[in-house]
This record gives sequence, C-alpha cells and structure tokens, in this order.
Amino acid sequence: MKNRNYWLMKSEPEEFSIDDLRKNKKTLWTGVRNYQARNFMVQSMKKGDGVLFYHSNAQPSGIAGLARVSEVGLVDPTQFDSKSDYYDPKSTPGAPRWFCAEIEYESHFKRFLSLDDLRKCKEIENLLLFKKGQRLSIQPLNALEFEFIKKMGN
DNA sequence: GCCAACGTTGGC
DNA sequence: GCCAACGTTGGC
Repeated sequence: MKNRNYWLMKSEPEEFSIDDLRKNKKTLWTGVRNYQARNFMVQSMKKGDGVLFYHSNAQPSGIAGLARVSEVGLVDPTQFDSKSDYYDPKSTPGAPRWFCAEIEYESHFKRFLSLDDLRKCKEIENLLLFKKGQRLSIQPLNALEFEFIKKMGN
C-alpha cells in the first residue's frame, strides 16, 4: 500500500490488552493526552496504517501483535466525561482538544517480542522505543522496521 | 516568556 | 514501589 505509515502503540495490558482487542475486534484509542502523540494521530495517521500493539508496564513489556488503523480523526469522547480519568474540563464539544483513532485487530504474534528481544536486533536499533526517557504512547516507525518486527514475531 | 513545582510514564 | 526523564502548569 502506498504511503502507508507505521506505528507502535502502547497500552497497559491490565487496562486494555491485545486479547481485549481480539475480543472487541475494534477499539477507539482514547485517552491520549500528550500533544505530540495527538499530533501524530491527527496529522500523520491514516486509515490502513500498520500498528504494532505494545504492552507497557507488563511482565515483560513488549510487542504482542498487529493491528490496523481503521478510522482517524475522531473526537475522543472521554474528554467530555466528567467521570472519566481522561476528562479535560478545558475542552468543549465546540472546540475539542483531543482526538482518537479506531484500531482494528489483526493478529497475535506467534512469539511475543519482549523489550529485551527487540533490543538485541541491530536492524531496529533506532526505534524511538529504546530512547532514554521516551514516553510517547504513539510512536512512528518506518516500513523496514515494521516489516522486520513483523517477521520476527511470526 | 521564564522556570520551579508538580504530575505522569514506564522500565526496573 | 522507586525514580529518572520529561511534559505541563501557573505565578511572576
């Protein structure tokens, strides 16, 4: 696919794991409250983009499988929900601050790729994931890196 | 518009 | 549960 972009998206499996995504088939990727991550979603993410589903704060942390961007540019409904952890009192429906994408389940990797496994690979040594202090919950990666990781997991 | 205080992320 | 890194907030 032409001009397809690739992303690594982090989720804490206790909150929402790749098993949950398989069960639901699709999910709204809500709760992104970081401007850089938001801007990726709003400006660069496109329908059909490839997604690596990353489990953070897990034992171990790592990439669990594949997903696909199925919708982009949706207003994140949790920002208006005063009972939500992601409620943003400064946001209004007329001028929403936060957006989300919809993600569709693709597959579990045959082999879970732990951070340790990934770090050993020269081919992907430039991943943002490995950068010290890098906490972005949505990170871009290039086609080569994506394909390499995909092959590694299957 | 500087910057200290504070909050959050996420590996360990 | 600790804590380094770093984003955000808000007083000035």
